[in-house]
Amino acid sequence: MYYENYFNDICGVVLDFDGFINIVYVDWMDLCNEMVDGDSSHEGSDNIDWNTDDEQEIANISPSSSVPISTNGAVISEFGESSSSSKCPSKLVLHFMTMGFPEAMVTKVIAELGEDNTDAILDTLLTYSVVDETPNQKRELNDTYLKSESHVENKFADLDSIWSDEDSDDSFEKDDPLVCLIDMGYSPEEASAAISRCGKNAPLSELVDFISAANVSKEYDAEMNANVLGSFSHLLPKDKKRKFQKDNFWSKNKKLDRKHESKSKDEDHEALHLPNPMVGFGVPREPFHVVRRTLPEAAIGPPFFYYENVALTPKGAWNRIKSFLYEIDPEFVDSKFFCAAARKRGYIHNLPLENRFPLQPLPPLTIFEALPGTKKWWPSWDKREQLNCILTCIGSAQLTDRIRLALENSNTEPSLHVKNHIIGQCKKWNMVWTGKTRVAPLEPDEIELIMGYPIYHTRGASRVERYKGLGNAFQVDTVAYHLSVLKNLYPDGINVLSLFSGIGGAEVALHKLGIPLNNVVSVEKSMVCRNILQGWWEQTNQKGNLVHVSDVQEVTLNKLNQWISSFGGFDLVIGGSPCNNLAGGNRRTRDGLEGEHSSLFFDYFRILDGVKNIMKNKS
DNA sequence: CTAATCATGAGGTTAAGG
DNA sequence: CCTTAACCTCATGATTAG
Repeated sequence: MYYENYFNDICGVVLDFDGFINIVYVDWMDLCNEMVDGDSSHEGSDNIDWNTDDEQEIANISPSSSVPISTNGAVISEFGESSSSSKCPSKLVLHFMTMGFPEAMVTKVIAELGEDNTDAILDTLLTYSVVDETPNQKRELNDTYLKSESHVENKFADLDSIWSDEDSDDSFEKDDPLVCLIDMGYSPEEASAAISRCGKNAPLSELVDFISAANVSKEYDAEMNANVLGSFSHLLPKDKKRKFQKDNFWSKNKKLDRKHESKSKDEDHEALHLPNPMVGFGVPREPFHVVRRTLPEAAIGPPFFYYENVALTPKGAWNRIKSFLYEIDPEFVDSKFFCAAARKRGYIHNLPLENRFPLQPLPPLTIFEALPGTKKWWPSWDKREQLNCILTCIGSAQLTDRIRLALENSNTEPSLHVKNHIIGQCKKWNMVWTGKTRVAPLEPDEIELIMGYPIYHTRGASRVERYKGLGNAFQVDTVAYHLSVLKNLYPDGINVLSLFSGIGGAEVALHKLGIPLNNVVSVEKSMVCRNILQGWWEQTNQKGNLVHVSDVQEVTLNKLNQWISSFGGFDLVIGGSPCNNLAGGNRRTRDGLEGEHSSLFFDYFRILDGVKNIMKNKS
């Protein structure tokens, strides 16, 4: 029914390709939304005081348009600049775009050759790609690598075949721009930011200009805030001070963003669109493969890095993140393809995409399979098959009680009004059926399993802390799928810098993949989470070293240098920075990337950039 | 229009320990 | 009876996307 294509990278590319098909997805959410077109409208029955917020009008219940099948299975990855044509690309164009070819190139080739001979189109595209490709894009991740055992002694030499090795010897010996700028007296943050904005190869003068401009802006803003802060900013608490400086340092861009927001018809970077279905570069169990992409030069390691955050941010946040993380397009994935709960997240990483494999056994995708005990009580009118996103808070026992009362009152089938309200509350609070008239939030143990952790992973922490830690955590199967490509690269184990570790999702994922953890530096503010990770580390008899760091500010260039020289470098820098100020559920302080917590993203970038530069100089 | 969304803080309650 | 810490409940909408 569906084709598979195989890329064998041999400096060029050879590919099997036969035919073109439409991939059909059934969106379970749409299925869920199908409504029984009840004849009984609302027999104004219940004397229940729902007492909660959404007292929505039930009057305008309209039968939802049930369109469960969408034939567009394409995920458009923006490689190269698209031709910014306002029209949607054709299916054929999309098809080739999903294989990683730029839209402009695909359109051009199809225009030249017509739509009929797909083989010829593909050949031509491949030819163009090979011609266009700079030498550093060749990858030799092939069987010879996987099978050879001798490469273990010289890990880094072999890994060079993954990375771009073309420029490792010229531009980063003595004249690392970061070092130069720091030598000139600029702070590492300023230097990193300037390099990020202007490019690694930008002339020093340009970098200095950028910093000067930023500082002018900063001073201007500081002046404007002088009435408030005056010269006392150094007396502010550390956090506030940091936030203040960051806000102003970046205020230029912020203002531009705001401006752009108000006048939405401008030219520049079109908003990153979320793929639908949200399958990133592919998920298991879906006949969908994107096996090739071109990483920007600056993105190429070592180390590998992996950054995560919520997909549904305020506008512009992911563009901003992307602009720091070397312009790599985020991979947006919904974990509903990995487990029984939705979790829409964006991942920016420089990992290879070839030969991913999922953790076994594949976790259940439906509520019934994941929580078999609920099936017995599940009413036919609750059409949910998967859970919503696991959050940090749960529904109250009072809500459970109110729902129980409502169901007990009506000894027959509840009214449509009651049904809809109950389903709405169940979706909102992610509750499941634990009795004929009883819904309840998930237990921490159940969440552990759904999120891919060993059961009782968070045991010992208080209930609230368990919910909080799990609600903030990676979905292990999702992350492990992306990280699986590391297994054959590091048969002797890896060194990991884990930022914002939380309950240790990255560590658990790597361990479940069977990748030995040699040295792990884990940065996590919460002592509860550090204890959970430490407990897991001991229970799983890890042989490596685990270093805890409580504050990301402690991770200085000096520290990084020490670690790197002590165990030879980090192979992976992984972390999801705080989402508090990006998350949709936040009513109070959804301030965007500059928010008090979410601005820690800049520390992720700072540290990643530091590691990259140190590693370059050492190699 | 429907729908989902790694949230936060105030204020009250519970439980343990002196 | 008091303190303290942990826990529980509720109220608090907007921003996205489709």
